[in-house]
Amino acid sequence: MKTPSIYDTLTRSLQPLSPADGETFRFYCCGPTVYGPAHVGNFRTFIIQDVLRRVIEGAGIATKHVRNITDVDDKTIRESQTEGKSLKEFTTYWLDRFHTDCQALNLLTPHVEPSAVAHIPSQIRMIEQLIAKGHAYAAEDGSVYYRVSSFDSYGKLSNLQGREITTCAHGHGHTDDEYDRESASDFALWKAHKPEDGPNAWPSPWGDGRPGWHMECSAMSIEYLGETFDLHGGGVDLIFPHHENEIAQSEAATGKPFARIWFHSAHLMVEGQKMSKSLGNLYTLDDIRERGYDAMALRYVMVSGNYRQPLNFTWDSLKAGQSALRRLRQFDHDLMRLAGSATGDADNAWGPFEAVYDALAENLNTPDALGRLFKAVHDLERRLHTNDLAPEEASRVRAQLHRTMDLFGFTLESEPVEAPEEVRQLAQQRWDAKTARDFARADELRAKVSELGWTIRDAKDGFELVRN
RNA sequence: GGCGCGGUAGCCAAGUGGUAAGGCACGGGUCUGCAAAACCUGUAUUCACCGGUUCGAAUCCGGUCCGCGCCUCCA
Repeated sequence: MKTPSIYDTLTRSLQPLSPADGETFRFYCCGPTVYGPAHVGNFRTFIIQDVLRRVIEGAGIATKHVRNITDVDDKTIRESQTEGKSLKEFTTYWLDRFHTDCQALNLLTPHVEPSAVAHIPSQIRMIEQLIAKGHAYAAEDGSVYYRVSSFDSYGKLSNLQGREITTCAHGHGHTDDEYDRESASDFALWKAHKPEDGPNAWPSPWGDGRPGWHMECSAMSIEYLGETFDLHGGGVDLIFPHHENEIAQSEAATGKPFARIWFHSAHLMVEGQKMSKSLGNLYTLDDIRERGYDAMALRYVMVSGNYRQPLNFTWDSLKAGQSALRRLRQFDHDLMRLAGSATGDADNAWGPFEAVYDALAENLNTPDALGRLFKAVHDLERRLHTNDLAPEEASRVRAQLHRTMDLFGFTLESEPVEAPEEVRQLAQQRWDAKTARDFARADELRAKVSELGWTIRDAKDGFELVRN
């Protein structure tokens, strides 16, 4: 089986996804800030990371997947106070909501999901190491900053030279605490307590305060994966400054290389525009369900484009995804019927879907993989309909199909979408008219249901409702 | 200005030197009270534009036009 590979932002080349320790592929993904519902853009990143993990595991490699929860930062602190809730109460609510969404999207649960606020002591220890080695300094107000000039290779990930960073740092509202910095490009490791933080402060050797944003990922990834691990991922926007800063902090503290491979996924656009609150296009999973689509359709959309290119999310693309998925479900259903009680060899091969795995293994080429999947499905459908497929083979192919679906994270059971009561009543009336052979009345009712956005599908002994 | 990603059928999208995958949508057919679903089948002489290299280019080289992202806390 082909060894999977991935494009590495640091070396700008394809790198094999093989574990450095020869056993477990250890990787870290920057997780959500739990201050509101995650939107489709966040999910693009998490779904792509999920497929990456599934491909590595599909290659027979064990993984250790760590994804943090950012539950202490400017936004969580501000919003919790606005709502008059404790930070804990506030972030717990949104974390639960995030987990519910992840489940609906069939995202594998990370092996460790560390909370930033629960790891403040290890962050403090790391800051102390950096100060001791001359890479950080405490300012008069009790904040601690990283001394960027002390780390020679700063900028190696984002391709920025130190000079450009400082000269480009203009037009962004400088806050008061920046006057305490030796250099404008130095960033905060520890932020001294401010009145607007309310009760959210933790003791440290430099006084009460809270960790800077970048610190949690360095401290927690090293704690759970070791000083050097296999891969670190996130959205492209995190390349600079977040991941650049993580490298600077971690490598300065340990003296060892941090992550071996850097994996970044491109952003999601919505209807051709950047997502933003002001445009009102920060869609959530609930928005998608309200429009009658299930979570799997969103997953399909996310893998229909290459992860390194911006993907344009549209309602049309969601509809297309839902239809494509329906076809796969139908194929699975047909195989099941043909297989009956027959059992084929449940070997661990990909069978007719080997090419699908190969496409995914080569830099996670999901669109190519989908093309190969449907090509194989089409061939098998033809054989199935010309009685050229024995039940034993159908059974075996079905098992192989399911293994292949697992690579994408697709579940073939559709999430039922309940039609409104009014629609269901009309549909029932049409069924009654039909069985009474009053076809004029039946057609009239079908048209009404259609106007309300639903299509009636008749089966032998009943009907079902699907979105138009 | 710097760094990065792109411009392939109505829409989405693969293909990085050998003569355009695949999905959705659409047309035709089988089936069906109708319809839907399902299956079969058809649909780009052409890959933003202009030159060049080559027996051969969507793919390589030079130039032009256009879109998008990042450049200090946004996945």
